[in-house]
Amino acid sequence: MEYNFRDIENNWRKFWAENKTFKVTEDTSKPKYYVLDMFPYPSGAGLHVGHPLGYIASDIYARYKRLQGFNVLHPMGYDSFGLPAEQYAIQTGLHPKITTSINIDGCLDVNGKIKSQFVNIDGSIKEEALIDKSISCTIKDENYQDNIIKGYRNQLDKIGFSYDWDREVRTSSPEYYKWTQWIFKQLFDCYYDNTSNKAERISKLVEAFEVNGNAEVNAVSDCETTFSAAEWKSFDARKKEEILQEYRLAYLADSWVNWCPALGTVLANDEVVNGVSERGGHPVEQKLMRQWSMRIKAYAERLLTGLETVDWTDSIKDQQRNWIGKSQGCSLFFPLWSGNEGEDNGSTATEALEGAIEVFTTRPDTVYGVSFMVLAPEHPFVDQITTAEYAEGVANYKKEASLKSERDRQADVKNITGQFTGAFAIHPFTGEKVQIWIGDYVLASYGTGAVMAVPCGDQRDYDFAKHFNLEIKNIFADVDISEAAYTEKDAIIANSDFLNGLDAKTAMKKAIEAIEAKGLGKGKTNYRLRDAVFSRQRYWGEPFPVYFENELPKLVNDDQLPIRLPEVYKYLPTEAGEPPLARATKEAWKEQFQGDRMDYNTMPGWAGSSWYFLRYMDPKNEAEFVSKEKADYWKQVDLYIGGSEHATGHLLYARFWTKFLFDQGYISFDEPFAKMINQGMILGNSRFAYRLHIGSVGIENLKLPARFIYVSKSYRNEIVNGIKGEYTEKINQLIQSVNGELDFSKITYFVNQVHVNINYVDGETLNIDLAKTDPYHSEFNESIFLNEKDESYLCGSEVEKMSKSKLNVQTPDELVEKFGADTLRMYEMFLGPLEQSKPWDTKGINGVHNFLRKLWRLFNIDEYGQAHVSAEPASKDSLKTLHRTIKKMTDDLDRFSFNTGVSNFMICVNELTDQKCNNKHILHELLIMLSPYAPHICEELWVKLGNEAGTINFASFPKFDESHLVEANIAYPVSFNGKMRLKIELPTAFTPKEVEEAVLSNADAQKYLEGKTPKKVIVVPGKIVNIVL
RNA sequence: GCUCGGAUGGUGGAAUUGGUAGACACGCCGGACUUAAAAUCCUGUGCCUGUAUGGGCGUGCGGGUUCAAGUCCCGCUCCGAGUACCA
Repeated sequence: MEYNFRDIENNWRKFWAENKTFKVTEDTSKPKYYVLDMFPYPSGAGLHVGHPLGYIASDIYARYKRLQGFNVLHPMGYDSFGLPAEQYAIQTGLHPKITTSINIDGCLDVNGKIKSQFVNIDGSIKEEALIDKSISCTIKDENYQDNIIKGYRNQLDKIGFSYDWDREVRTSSPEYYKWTQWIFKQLFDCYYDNTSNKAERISKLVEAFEVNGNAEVNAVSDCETTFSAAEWKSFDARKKEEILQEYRLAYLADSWVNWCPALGTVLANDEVVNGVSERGGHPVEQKLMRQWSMRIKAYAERLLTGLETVDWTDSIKDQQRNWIGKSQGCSLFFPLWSGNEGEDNGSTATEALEGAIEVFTTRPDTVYGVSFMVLAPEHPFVDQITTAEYAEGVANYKKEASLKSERDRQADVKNITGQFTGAFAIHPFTGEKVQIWIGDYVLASYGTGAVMAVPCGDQRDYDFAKHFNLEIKNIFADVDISEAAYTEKDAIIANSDFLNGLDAKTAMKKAIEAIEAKGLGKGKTNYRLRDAVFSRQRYWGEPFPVYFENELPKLVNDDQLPIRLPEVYKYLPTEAGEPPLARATKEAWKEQFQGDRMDYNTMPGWAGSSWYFLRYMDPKNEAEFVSKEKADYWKQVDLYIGGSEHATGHLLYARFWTKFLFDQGYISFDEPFAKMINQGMILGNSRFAYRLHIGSVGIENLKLPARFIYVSKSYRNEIVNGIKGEYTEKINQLIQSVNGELDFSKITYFVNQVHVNINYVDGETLNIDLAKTDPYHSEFNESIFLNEKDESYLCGSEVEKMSKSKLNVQTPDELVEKFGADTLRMYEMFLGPLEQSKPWDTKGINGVHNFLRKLWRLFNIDEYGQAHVSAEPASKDSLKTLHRTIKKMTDDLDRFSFNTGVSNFMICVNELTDQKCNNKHILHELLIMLSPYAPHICEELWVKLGNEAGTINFASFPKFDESHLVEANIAYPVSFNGKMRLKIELPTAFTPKEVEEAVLSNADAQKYLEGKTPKKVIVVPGKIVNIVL
């Protein structure tokens, strides 16, 4: 009987679902293992072959761990709040709740217009969706020509993942976001205590204020004023809350935010890429707005040191380190010089630090190299220190700088600009006057917004000094700075009074000591990491569990959670520019409405994904976000697989929340993901057609034979290379046929490449099959195609990121249909190392499919479906093959080398086929090993061997027995001067000396010796013999 | 610019601690079966050279260490990812 993968896979999929084979509970008799995938955002485009890559790898590993006797938690869910569903809602009026559900659960597409009926995985109708029929909308999804939108769940199920679906979470379900809101409440109610070095309750802070004011409080805060206990008590509620907001871990503050007008919302720093929004590429500007923020800066140091305890790639760790951006140095005050130009006011450095300019430097050792100062144009001191003479210049410069967007400023790095203020500061050590400039290379938002310029040691200061002809002092011994600054830290300090003769490290220490002794500043650590803006002016996100009374934020009580997303008629901001939730009437909030108004913001996408791995442990708990008991059983995620693009977003925020929940004692670990692997991107193979464009000079009313003309590749090549050959001639003829005689010297041709759906193009010949193209694709309908000589239309191709817009998406569904899920699983693994990005190409898939058929044939299955295997003891050769495979499989799985795992199986089955092995014991063990990779076929064959259905998933992974690999003889490779020449069969038991003697006396080896005596003979027992002549 | 990866046949890739470079698969060449094609099976396949046993060359480039280098060290080239005036 042939291998009928369709029936086999359907049956087993059903079996697993009906028997809940992969349902898991907290079983203390077994060691636990937690394998997690980054959950997907369910977009309307569906899964493409890139998505399952990581899921397949993690599933193989989860199944492997089960066979090793672990109790494996392997869940899946959906990150289902987010922008695309909302934008779609804005366009169509369809509630994001409905589109989200459609994208996950699937539905029928009625008349290509409204998808109004949800369907179950088997295609039966589940329920009528609540769609307002008066809303006119059209949903078109080019990926599905038939009427069924499959949905993520159905697509995932087809691949045979061993998820415990009873634990599914959706971040947009009220049962889930209830706890996202609850965690927010805890953050609101905590501050970060630097002494205990953890988050503490606000009540503790208030107690401290009531006893001592804030002088004794050592906490992370934006509060710059000090107050006594008496003052605190005298403050009114508003004032008190304002101060507390400066301590809370979740707080409201006016902050400069990345405002994206096109999306009508603020974006986090990691959602802005090159000055435009990550989603949609819209421009982003800076705007001051009252926003919720998360005081992630409080955790900067722990986020940094925690990296040392996790097993992640260096690249991801580096990205996080750079993002946190720790730099150590000190602050230093430069007093202002208050005399008139040309005279010395005689004040000394330590006098009057009032109004002094504070700088932050990482190189206090170079303080004697300071020859001027530069302030950011936005620095608050600029206006007060600027002299009348320079007022106009400074005003102009400030205006220019403010008009430049962040992006322009970045693009303009090479242009050196600046302006002297006319003011001077006093060098705190030498007492010399130094000029104060403003320049936009100094950023207001980093450090203190002011720098002490040391041109000899900093390239930017150097360039600035050269450009404006400012003094450059060399404070390094034996270093040439005539061309560039010397930025290494290995020079000896000179011309620097008490620092002379010291190396940089010692000098830094001494300089900071001196600065602190004189009261001019102190040692300080700065972080680049900024607090994270936590509110979005969107509809489709978690509402805040917050209401306002007299514009004071108040938390709603726990028993009122979740605050449900109210219904609105329109998903756009209000005319007054308020978020969409401002459209919700009091009635829409139902009984949840409190105070003067509810908070109109919603939480950002990363809120729900910052803790979802905890919810999987206890997904149905209505009393807690996760019970302590279950969290203590499952603990950290042991293996996390996902893309590296979340390095500075999700992965940082999830670590932050985990540390916070740890501080508050809810969980007993403070890093969420013990080990992480980042799967590479799967690239698509795009196809292009070449659209001809015609330009002409002085020819009026040039007629075209069709709306568009598409030329084949040969035509394109002539046009692009500027050749006027036979193809150009053909185009000329075509144009002439509709225009009559023309002066072709006045006509120019050029081509534009246009993405063509890869399904229209033959993968091998790259010929377009026009019969396959969408008949409603008006562009092709109204076009003329100029073909090759053989009448085919030859496309261009290019490897680029797989995406719907590039029309190069391959869905797993078509491959599962054609080859089966087991083939797809093994093929995706066979493509190459998991971490590497690779182009998608189905050329090799036959090889993997053939492997499974070859495996099937080993079982001699007759027409009645009976396997015919031998129960006799296995042959020595077969045992050797089996145990070599066990060894390699264990090694490869332990180092996550899934691609070599597949080839191990191929070698094994090839050898067993050559041996004509149909031994039951061997096949039994092989099936267990293979079942993580190809679960369906292994289940089927497992039963055919007489085992109970489903038990293969919890069988024992075969144990390696080295004795089967021991051979009496070994073929020693013999090399001469490192060049391998021949192999000599020798007993394994030979000592190196015996090997040497045997080799030297061997007749074949003597041929290469040419009668000479070898200078040296190296014998590596069991490995190689090398003879040096 | 800085940081982190990477470069191996016609293609995807293998070689885990320095020890037979090219496993496995695709593709291709030849053969079997077939009226024929598809499918399947068998053989060969790094390059150059030779009828052949064989010989020479070979892991981006140039050096080095070593009995032995794809692997280690030094200096480059190119490609990818991240980041970017962070004082």
